[in-house]
Amino acid sequence: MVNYSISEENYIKAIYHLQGAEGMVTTNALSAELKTRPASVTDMLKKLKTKKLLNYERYKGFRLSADGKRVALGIIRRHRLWEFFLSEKLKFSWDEVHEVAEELEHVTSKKLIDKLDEYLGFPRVDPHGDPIPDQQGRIISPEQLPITDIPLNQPMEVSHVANQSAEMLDILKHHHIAIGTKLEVKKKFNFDNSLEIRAGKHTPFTLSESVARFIWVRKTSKS
Amino acid sequence: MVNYSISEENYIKAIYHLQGAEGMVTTNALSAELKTRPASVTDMLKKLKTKKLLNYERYKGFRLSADGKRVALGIIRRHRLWEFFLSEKLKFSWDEVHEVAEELEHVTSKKLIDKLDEYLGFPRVDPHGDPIPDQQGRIISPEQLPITDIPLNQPMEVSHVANQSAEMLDILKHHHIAIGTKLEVKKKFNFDNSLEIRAGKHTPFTLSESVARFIWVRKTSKS
DNA sequence: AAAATAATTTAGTTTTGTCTAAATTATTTT
DNA sequence: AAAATAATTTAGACAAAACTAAATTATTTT
Repeated sequence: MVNYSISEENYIKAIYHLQGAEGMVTTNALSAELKTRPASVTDMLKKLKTKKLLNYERYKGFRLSADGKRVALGIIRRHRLWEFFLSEKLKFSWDEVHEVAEELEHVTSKKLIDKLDEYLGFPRVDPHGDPIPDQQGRIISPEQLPITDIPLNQPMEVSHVANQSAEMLDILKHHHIAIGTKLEVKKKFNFDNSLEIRAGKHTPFTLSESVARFIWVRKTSKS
Repeated sequence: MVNYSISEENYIKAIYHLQGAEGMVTTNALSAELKTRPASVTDMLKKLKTKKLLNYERYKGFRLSADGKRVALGIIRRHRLWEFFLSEKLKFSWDEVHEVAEELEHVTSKKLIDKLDEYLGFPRVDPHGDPIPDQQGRIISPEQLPITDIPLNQPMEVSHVANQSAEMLDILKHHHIAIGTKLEVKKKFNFDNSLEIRAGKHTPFTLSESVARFIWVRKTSKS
């Protein structure tokens, strides 16, 4: 098991997040994501290519190799386990965990991470609802979709929020929405695609499409 | 609150450990401690001097300034809290905690450390019996001394072991000695300064001076 | 107190990861 | 399909933290 520098790890993680199921990642996109100049990105791409973590041809874009993906999932596992720890055990609020986990994720002792996993009870998802890869890098992700895309009056639960800004957190707190909150969409307004939501026993409220599209749900286990 | 690089932190911590109550630290001693060439050490000393963490004049030796000590105590606080966490919560064995804590100590979020401290119940000493500085960098260290230096038949408890090698751990396990173990020195053999020890209700046993001098005790709170 | 030895510093390189400016390749517009 | 624009890479430089070899200062021996 080779070790990678903090910088290399940050590149690998960023590439993983940028590349979807298919399609190439571009130098400029990665440059923007990392807030690093494109020229510097090119240098690191060459390095990661020689380490066989990347399929890369100049001027053509790139994607992680199988090895690269494996490394990325290891980093993401560490990140999300620490987020869970910070939230669950140290009572950090939702929007504070990411920044600290960015540092903790680079401590690479495998034993540390596996013992932490055990201590936390092998959690499946982090505080944002993102799945935590297991030792083998496997991700179990239940089918989920944004509330803009679900049928009316179907009992769902919030599984994931795809925007972790303080502003979003503020809105969610105001409406008592958190991971696991049970809710139904009562009405869709075609004028602006806003939604009327009923969450738990609270008074129904309206969400704009620009907010709603970040809130993902899955079928509720027990309604 | 300024931040320091991992390298700078490692230098500061090493200097803190080398400098006693008084006397100068030498370039060569620090070079040996850090396994870094003396020339490299000189470079860093100049840097730490300009940052006012060090009282240093070339060819004369050096000590931490008041600021330097404050920084050192912060690093040691982080290190020992993580050691406590690894041992107490993740069930790492005594001799495994140091290496992992060496990495975790460089994560500098103050909020993380203070919340961790609270979560752990504000422990006073780490798994080796070394005191943990509080938020203000204060150390409460009860008077303790090696068992080679205590009177006979005085009930004491193990407070600290000044050697964390696997070999030492082996000996201690064999005799059922751990931090907190109650013991008395029953006899001193002047021939080789070996000691006869009775620990708890076990059969008394003999320790050589070379082992005994690493085992530190304090007066037992409730005998 | 001079010579020998040891400790420390200086000078000049190296590696990693970043940068700017210029050159090259790809894409879009007219 | 040129020309213009955008994206990407190359070339050269820099800062941090390490190194080796040589020079300097301090200490110990004789």
